[in-house]
Amino acid sequence: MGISGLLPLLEPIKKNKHLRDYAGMRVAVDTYVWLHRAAFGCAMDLGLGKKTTAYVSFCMKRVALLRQFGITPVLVFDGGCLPMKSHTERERRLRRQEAKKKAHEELLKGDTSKAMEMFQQCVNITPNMALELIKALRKEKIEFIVAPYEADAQLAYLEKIGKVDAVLTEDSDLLVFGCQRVLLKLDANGSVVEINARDFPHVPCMKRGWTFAKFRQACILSGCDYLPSLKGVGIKKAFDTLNSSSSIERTLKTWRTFGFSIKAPKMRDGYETAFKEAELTFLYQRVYDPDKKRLVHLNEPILSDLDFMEDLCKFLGRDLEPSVAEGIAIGELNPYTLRPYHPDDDFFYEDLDAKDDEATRHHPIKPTPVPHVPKDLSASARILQVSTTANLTGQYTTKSSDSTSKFFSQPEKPTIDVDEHVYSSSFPITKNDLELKAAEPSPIASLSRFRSTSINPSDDFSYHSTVLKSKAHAVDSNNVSPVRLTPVIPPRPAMHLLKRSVTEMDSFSYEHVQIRKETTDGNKTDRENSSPANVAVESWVTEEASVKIHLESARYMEQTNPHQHRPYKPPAVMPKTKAVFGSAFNGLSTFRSSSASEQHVYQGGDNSSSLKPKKARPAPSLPKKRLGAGRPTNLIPITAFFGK
DNA sequence: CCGTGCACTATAT
DNA sequence: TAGTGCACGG
Ligand SMILES: [Mn+2]
Repeated sequence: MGISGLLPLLEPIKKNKHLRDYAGMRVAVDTYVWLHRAAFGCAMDLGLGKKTTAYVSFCMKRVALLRQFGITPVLVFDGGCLPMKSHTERERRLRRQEAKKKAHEELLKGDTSKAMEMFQQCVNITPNMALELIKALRKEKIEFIVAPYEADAQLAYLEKIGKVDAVLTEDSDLLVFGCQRVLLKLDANGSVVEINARDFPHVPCMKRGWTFAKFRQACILSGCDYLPSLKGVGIKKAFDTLNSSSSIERTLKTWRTFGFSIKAPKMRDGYETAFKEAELTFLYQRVYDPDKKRLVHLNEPILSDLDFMEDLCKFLGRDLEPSVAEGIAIGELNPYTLRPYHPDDDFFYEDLDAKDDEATRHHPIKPTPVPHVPKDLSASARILQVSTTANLTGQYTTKSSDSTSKFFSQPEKPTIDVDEHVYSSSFPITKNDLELKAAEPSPIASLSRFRSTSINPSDDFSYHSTVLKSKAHAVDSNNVSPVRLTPVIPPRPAMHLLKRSVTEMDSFSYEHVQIRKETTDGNKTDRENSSPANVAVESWVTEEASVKIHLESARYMEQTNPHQHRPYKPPAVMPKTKAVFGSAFNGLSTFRSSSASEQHVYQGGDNSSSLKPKKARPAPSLPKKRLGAGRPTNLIPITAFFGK
């Protein structure tokens, strides 16, 4: 949406420019715009689920265009969606699904061009598509950042802290987020339109006494993504209103109180509150700071606003533990799942809202292609993951290069024990092949959708991340309920230590978490993590089975920031299920002391950011003494071992 | 006349 | 996302 009518309003200050005018500058790019356009070219393939990366080349052409004129591009990707926008997201999703249906109908009729048109209308940019582009960017050593939430705020922040000189987008919202130089309407020749916020005073309707806050309020009043406008209020009335108003609060109060006697827009219930929230969202949405390597607010909250900011995660995005935030930013973690990217994730988040939607809940739509399942199942052991509630009935299909088979999952009792899972008839995995490795509260459980998702109704956590070891790898395609099997650990040659699952459900925090990563070729890396937010110990993952991770110790947070931390409660014991825990997994179900022989000396951090210029980061120190005897009493030794 | 609100369109090769 | 054109109401 953006702010409709804002760009025409700013017409007087728009300047026609060319990319060469920005030679030597760094420009942040709202990459979604490019991806969306690029996807048009291969909409058919995307809609049919064929593998294409045609959209990557369009984007890379644009990258080349910027570089041709001496510009250093920094591509910024959208991250997870803010819960408050999920309504909008769902509407779009439903539209796309309708368009897709029509497209298939047209295809059956034989009207290819009509089908194309419909496919174009349902193009959706998935995190994995973004990842394809990211891979290309890495090869070309182009800088990029994946925003934790909206790219808009991230773009504005990069300009604010001086990482870039201008922002390239098609979205008028960028101005409301406080961008100074916004570049719009780039064409293939390099022509652009610049709108510079310092020219605002030259806009007729912002002549006298306008502050940026006033501008932002006018935009919100006219209707924005976070708050639809009052009936009859558009861009003109919004700006007129602020021109003759001492403060928006007063004006709104007047409208509400005397609305019946004077001609004024009819106020909706809760409009004032919603207005304030919209304001706070434009001001303080969470973004990633590439230097601090953690989430920060777009602007430093002023004291009077802090009062309003409790419990505003819906609008600002919830805080993420630094290493998760970093993982997202550098393209290692999917911003929706907070886990390493995996092809299945696209279906996963497509299904997120379907879960809330009665209509789709009972009419599962999708035949989901499932990744390769090797013929010889014993050949490749994979870790599987189960999320479950009641009623598991569904069909999933697996495809391998030479055969296609269908599998049926069996109805599940509302209350079940994990090791009673049976994955069906012809499916070659029996319950004996599944070994429960660990279960943890879902990182997305706190987004409310999965709150009720649990194996036992009495459990107050979800088994989204219940980890099973199996000899194959499968996905519950309909995923209407519940059981969903996705690989936790996609094998990749690169070694990364990734952390995920920071949930609001965690009742504890750590100040220091020391981790050692050890690979088969004998490399060891230690890293100390000072995490201000919640940390779930059992949530460390590694991408390679051959990498051992030792969580050396952790110290509970002592000082408590009411906005970020909650008072310490002892960590919950692992879920009580009848499941069998793997022997290699002892460290997860209960904390136990690490022995001296398991301690290693720090050899260097492995932090890297795609964003340059890099700042040399002081190597984190791991004082050995802290690990040995005489450690502080609040230091809890932990050993966790992942791997085969 | 002006402004709003809606339906409809384009975005790539 | 944006732009267009058109009907409506003040
Ligand atoms: Mn926007």
